[in-house]
Amino acid sequence: MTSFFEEETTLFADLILPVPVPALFTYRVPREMSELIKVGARVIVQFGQKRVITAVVARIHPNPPVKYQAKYILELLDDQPIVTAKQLELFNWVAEYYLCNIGEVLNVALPAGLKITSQSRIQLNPEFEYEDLLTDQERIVIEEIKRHQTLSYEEVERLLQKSNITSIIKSLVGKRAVILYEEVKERYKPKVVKKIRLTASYITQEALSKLAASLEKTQKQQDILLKYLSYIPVYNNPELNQKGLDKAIFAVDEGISDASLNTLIKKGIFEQFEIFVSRFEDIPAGNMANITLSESQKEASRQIQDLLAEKEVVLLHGITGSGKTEVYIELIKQVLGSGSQVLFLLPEIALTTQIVIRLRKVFGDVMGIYHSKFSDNERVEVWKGILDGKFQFVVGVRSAIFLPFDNLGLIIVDEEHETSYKQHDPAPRYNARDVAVIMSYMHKGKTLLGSATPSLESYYHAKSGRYGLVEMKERFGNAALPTFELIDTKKEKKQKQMKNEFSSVLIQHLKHNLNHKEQTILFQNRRGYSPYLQCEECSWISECPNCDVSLTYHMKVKELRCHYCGHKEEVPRTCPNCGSPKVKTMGFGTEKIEDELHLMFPEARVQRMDLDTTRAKNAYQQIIQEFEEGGIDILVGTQMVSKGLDFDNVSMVGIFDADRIIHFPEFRASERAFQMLTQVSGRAGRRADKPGIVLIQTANPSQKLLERIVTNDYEGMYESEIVEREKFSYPPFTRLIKVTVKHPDEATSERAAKILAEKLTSNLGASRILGPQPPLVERVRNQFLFDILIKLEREKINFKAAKSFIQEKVIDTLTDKTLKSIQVVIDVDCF
DNA sequence: AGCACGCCGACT
DNA sequence: GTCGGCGTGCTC
Repeated sequence: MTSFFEEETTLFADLILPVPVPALFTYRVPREMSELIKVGARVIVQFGQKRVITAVVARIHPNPPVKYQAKYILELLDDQPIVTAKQLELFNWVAEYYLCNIGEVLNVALPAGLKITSQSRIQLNPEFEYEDLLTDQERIVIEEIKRHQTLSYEEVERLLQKSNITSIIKSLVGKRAVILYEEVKERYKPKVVKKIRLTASYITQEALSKLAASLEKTQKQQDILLKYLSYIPVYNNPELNQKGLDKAIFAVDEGISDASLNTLIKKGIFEQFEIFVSRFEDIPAGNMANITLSESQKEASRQIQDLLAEKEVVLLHGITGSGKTEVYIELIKQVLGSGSQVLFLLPEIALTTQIVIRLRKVFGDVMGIYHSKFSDNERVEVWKGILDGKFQFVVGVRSAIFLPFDNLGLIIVDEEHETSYKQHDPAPRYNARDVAVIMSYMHKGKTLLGSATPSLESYYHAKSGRYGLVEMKERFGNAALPTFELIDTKKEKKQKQMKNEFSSVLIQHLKHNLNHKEQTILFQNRRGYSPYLQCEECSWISECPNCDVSLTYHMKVKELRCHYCGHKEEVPRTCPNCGSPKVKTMGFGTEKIEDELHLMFPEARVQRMDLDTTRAKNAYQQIIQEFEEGGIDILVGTQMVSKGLDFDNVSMVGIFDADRIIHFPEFRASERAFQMLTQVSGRAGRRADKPGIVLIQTANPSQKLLERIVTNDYEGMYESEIVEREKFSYPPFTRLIKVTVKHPDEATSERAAKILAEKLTSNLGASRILGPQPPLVERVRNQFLFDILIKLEREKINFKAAKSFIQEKVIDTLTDKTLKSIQVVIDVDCF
């Protein structure tokens, strides 16, 4: 027996793998790593036979697994945790609440730059000599390897113009012609700048004059030295010399060649060194600049602070233009001042705009920005910057909720009603607003939700006293609220006053605005030219071959496109069904509006802003900038125009097809319509001297909801909606879980859904289960969908138990041999 | 998710 | 008879 002290316990680590597997995986920690490994650090492991992936340590313990032999951890990537303990707790919570695997959470949490992927490469086996055994294709591959030393799988694919090369490679391995190996590469590359500075021994005045004299004969070099000294007066300021000059900038500005600088470096007069720089330095930074709050802002700020002392969450309901941002800034300053971190969440599209620039001016370098249009490297920089304390304050989108905070004092969720806080497609299907509340709680911090048109859920919680409620009912700087005009398109149509989609009233106002050099925003929540083509003879309609929707006509690119799966096809000249040439565009989208504006007002500068025109990284910002500088008269757009565009010169907003938004077949339609139309209207007339005008085209101007929008009666909308929600057991009175069954065969899909629904009903009761029914779009990407909606009352039901019951039944159904290869998606708190 | 293994159709 | 299609199951 060895004594306790001599015994070296073998350690094991439970790892989170960024892969959708349901459990943690236990690996063995090599001896030499056992002192260094920490919970939250990344390691590299082999997973399966080939794959090498990055995992995060969740637990370290001495218990060897009983049922299998653990593999060794291959490499330790971090000597300090890169994921904090609080994050691990949060990841667990998200996985449990949203019924997904923790690996899936890790996968969205970690920026790609912190993940490592292996790429299989092949190299020649040096002992290989039986070339005559090779097939022709194999010979081609071997010749190519001889030229390039190694090849990746993709390179072999390209070489042979084949998509499935595994068998060829396997055969080559079998013939001992090649060897496979894994090349692991770390993706994050910090940005490095080369700098130069005067070598330390020349810093005294005496040494310097000697040096200058010694360079008499080489005029150019003396010149360079003097130029350097003109930037950095070394003897007055030796610390400045320590920082040095950017080599490339110095060379360009002073017309010095790189070669001559290198000579001086070789001589030992200058020394070259490298620094890592942040990628965010191009946005102008200020320093806690002072802002002055108006009386109502001060009042709101005071109320929020009072309420936050007793409540976990406060809802700030401030009408558009009431100046919520200043209130936020005030609060952020205070929390930062107390030494805690702050996270400010914004919906995706609002983040590229002025608000970020404004915040940056106030908070400068302590503020990090986390956005989906930033590169991996930039995201890794924010992540690391938070870990080492550089960023105390982060402004970011949905996924910023997963950043490595360890001491959050406050999370602000601006525009909290926004649907983009909810992730739909890959798991975790989380809502960042709701996760924010939990995360604040874990950090013993607070959450501030802000909106001009709060979600019914949040307002309900505020009204019932669970959240604090603060209202701001005046526009900042006394800007007047816009005046509204409802235009009856039915009446105009009857009197033949409509010009395609434009009412005479709208045209009149457009003319006026153009003449007076005032800007207009037109809103149509549909992109493309027209949502479908139809044959006038036989009523044929353009449809997607993979999905159950019509194909949208895009005129600019002359294509029919599916907005669900991305399918594209050519526009038919004649009807594919009957051959008639009378194929017409039906309905209208932003592209058609733009087109008609060009025809009606050829001299007007029209710009379209929708998914199609803002795909490129800076396209969105460019359009906004151009609009701000007055280079655009009329901006036509989808939802995108409803956020963050606060410009003085917009005196009119026009809204098309309000009815389509109001009568969307969904229980949240009224709430959504109110929010959307109010937000768009808020873009009009942000000036004190001149109220803007909002024109709404509708076939039914007497609708109650429109009246509430016009009178800015959020309260009225809330009161009438909440009654409906209670009556039909919808949120906030229930929590909704949507289970979607998918299968390429419609009957199989339906049968599986019915079986699953039955199982659920047995325990939960028929009144809580809706469906199965096909969703609005029944078929997507060639899969037939069936939805089962489960309503769980907030008070009566143990949510956790109900969820695990649902999960259990889903797994039952998935493993049912008679229901082969169905897919099931569970969406907790679905929209 | 990725990857291997295994079982059925169309072809050198 | 093989190649290669993708359905099924596993990965510490």
